[in-house]
Amino acid sequence: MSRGPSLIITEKDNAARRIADILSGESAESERINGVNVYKWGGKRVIGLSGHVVGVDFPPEYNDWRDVEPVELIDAPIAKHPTQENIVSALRRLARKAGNVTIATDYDREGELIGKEAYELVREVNEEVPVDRVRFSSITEREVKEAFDNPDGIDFELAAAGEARQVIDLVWGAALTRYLSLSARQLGDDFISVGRVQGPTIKLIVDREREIDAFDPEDYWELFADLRKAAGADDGDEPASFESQYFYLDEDDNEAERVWDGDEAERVYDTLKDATAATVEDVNPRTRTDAPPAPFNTTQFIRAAGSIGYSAQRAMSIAEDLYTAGYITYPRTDNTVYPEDLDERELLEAFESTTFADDAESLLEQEEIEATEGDEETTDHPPIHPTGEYPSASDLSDDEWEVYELVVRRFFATVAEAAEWEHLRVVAEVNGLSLKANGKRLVKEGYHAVYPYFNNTESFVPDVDVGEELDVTDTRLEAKQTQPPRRYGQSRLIETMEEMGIGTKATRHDVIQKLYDRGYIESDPPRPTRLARSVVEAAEEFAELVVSEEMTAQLESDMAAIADGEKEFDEVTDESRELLQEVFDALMESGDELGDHLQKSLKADKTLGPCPDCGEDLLVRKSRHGSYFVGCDGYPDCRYTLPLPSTGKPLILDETCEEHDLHEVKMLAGRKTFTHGCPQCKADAADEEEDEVIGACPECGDEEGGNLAIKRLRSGSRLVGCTRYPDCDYSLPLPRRGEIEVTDERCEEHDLPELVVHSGDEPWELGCPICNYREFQARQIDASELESIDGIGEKTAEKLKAAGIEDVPKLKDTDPDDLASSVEGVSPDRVREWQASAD
DNA sequence: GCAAGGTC
Repeated sequence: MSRGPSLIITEKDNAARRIADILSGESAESERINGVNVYKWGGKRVIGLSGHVVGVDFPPEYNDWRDVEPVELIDAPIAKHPTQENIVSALRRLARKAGNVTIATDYDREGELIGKEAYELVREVNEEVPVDRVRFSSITEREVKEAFDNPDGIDFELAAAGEARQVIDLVWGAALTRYLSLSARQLGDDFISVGRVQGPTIKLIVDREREIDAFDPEDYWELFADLRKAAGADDGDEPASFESQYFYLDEDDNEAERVWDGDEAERVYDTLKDATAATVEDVNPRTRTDAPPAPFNTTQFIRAAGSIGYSAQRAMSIAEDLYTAGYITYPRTDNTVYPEDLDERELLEAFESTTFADDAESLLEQEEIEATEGDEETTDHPPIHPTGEYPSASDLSDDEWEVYELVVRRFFATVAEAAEWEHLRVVAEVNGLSLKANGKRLVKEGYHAVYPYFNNTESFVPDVDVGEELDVTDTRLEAKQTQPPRRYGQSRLIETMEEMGIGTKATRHDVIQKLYDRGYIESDPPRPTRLARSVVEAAEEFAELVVSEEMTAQLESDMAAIADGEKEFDEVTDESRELLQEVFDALMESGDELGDHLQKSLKADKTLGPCPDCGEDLLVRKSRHGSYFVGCDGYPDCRYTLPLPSTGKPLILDETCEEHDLHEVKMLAGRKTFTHGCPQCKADAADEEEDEVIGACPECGDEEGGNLAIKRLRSGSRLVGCTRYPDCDYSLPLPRRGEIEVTDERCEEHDLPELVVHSGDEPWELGCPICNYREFQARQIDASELESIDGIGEKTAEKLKAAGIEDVPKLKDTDPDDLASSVEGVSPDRVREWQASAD
């Protein structure tokens, strides 16, 4: 019997392509089966999956939430079904003809499970074919070849550990989510979810908020004195003056700066204030080595990107794009140790002819190039680093470039030398009181030279000698209050989740996004809604485990036991089901209380305050068109409404309007976020504001005599509109904020006054509102896609993009002759036509 | 319409 071709299965397309290149010596060709890439050469085929291509779920008869009691899900059957049909059928087609199959999924637990899933799909269509498994830590020639020379078998126990996790997550998550949603009558889009990872994450945020609520600020005082080297002792360029702070020894003999008693603070201040001289008592210089940071894992990458202004979600999305384009390595990794195969010197050399040339060369001049290492070393992917494939600046958007540069510079930092700081601590005495100053100076820049993202501000303290007399030039007494703990920011939250062992490198940022989508958190840094508090309270009462990190810890140890053959899959999942059954026994005994509480919280999250017409609650509601407005809970008996701005998602603030007793509203819209304030005040103000006529309406001025006026709408927005509205709906946008001044200058073309906006410090000229709107539209076109230009269709746009012309501004900046010569079927004249229509 | 884990 003749053997069929060898089939290699990887976890993703990218890995398939690289492995094919390595094993074929770059001779592999790609073809598409069912829209899936397959790489082939000789008698070999490589196909990449897309992670899990099958998923676990209950049978369809369990789909209706109202038909099935949630408790029934605990013992409901669970089956796997394909979730990526095209990949599954491509795999089946290849597997039928295969003479042998090699599983080459990622070298971790989930990879083992994905491999086993592929194995089962293969077995469905081919009972005979031998299947083996290869494991490698990074896709390099040496590792891959070595792995394929020494194939192993699938570790079915490790895969079973992963399956136990799938089952437990599904059963707990689905049963409890449905129970909460049904009890609060929240079906459809607004269901109430809980799960093994969401639960503890919400609790983390809620617990912090509880601490903040319970916080009782305390008054304290701090005292400062400016000291100066005595006249004439000025040395060179350095200032001779520096700030020092009062301190004393507390009961435990520790240095303390905070004075808790107001009278005491006054006494110290009086003594300091009258003093003219201080005597240096102690001078303590110290050198500190500041080691370069470890290589990037996902969490630390997100944190660094966060410090330059990217949300976790955005940072990961950009990293994903950079990875797919081949510029950086796989962005989902826990690993903080570069693999042995990585030749740091070679990678540095790849940057010698780039923007980073100076930094790369200075690093290459070091005698030894040795990378830092973090604590975590894993077998699936290397830490995030640049691949050495260099993008030209025009290949990347500004944001992508900024993130790419961060990854490059982090790699540089990990092979750079340590920095050195010189600390200088000076203690001086004034009339029996102690003052101290801590100076620090960066004496050796080290890795900071190539990695400018860390704060390295110096604080200056001059050289002084013990016994030296210093002038006291100024003294200050500052009244302060202790601050509540700070809310978790997104990156801090992800770091804490990592410490707690919940979620994975690939899911933590998604979980946070999910909490926003489900109405558990709002704003940034995230704060919990009432709903989140109620869900945590309910869980604490009935299902402690689902909001506790213990659930994951227990699961991890059970999974380890399954993987080691100490426990069976059934044993672990059965135990978990029993535990969940106990939770349900208690839940069902508690009656309607839980649902009522959840419903109250849901309403409280939307409540603004009393309706002026009927006294019921005014609520933020969503119209059928998706816009937000304020409506009365007494509807349909009471039809009172107020409009809200059309941009953004409303966030109800703690502050209330004194006049109307309504909460103020903030509109969340990314960079365009603004505070709207009390919607009643806004509406009243608009009603009172007189429209200001500025000229004839270009639409109906001649025929009907309509005029253009500056108007304020009840939603708070402002526009130039026709006085004949609604018969004529001609309008031009105006900024929401600031005073608008109507000047005497008039636009000749449109016979309208030039407008000036006064907001903030600098007034700015808006000009003629029609001209302003035209310019705005032109900018919109600039930023839009190529297809928006007449004469450019989908195919032409694709060709242009392949030639590096991605958007309209780039098209406008290109020389027509150059472009025509590099794109087939395009003449210089055609390019000029496009450019003209883009203007 | 559930979870969490892969990947895009």
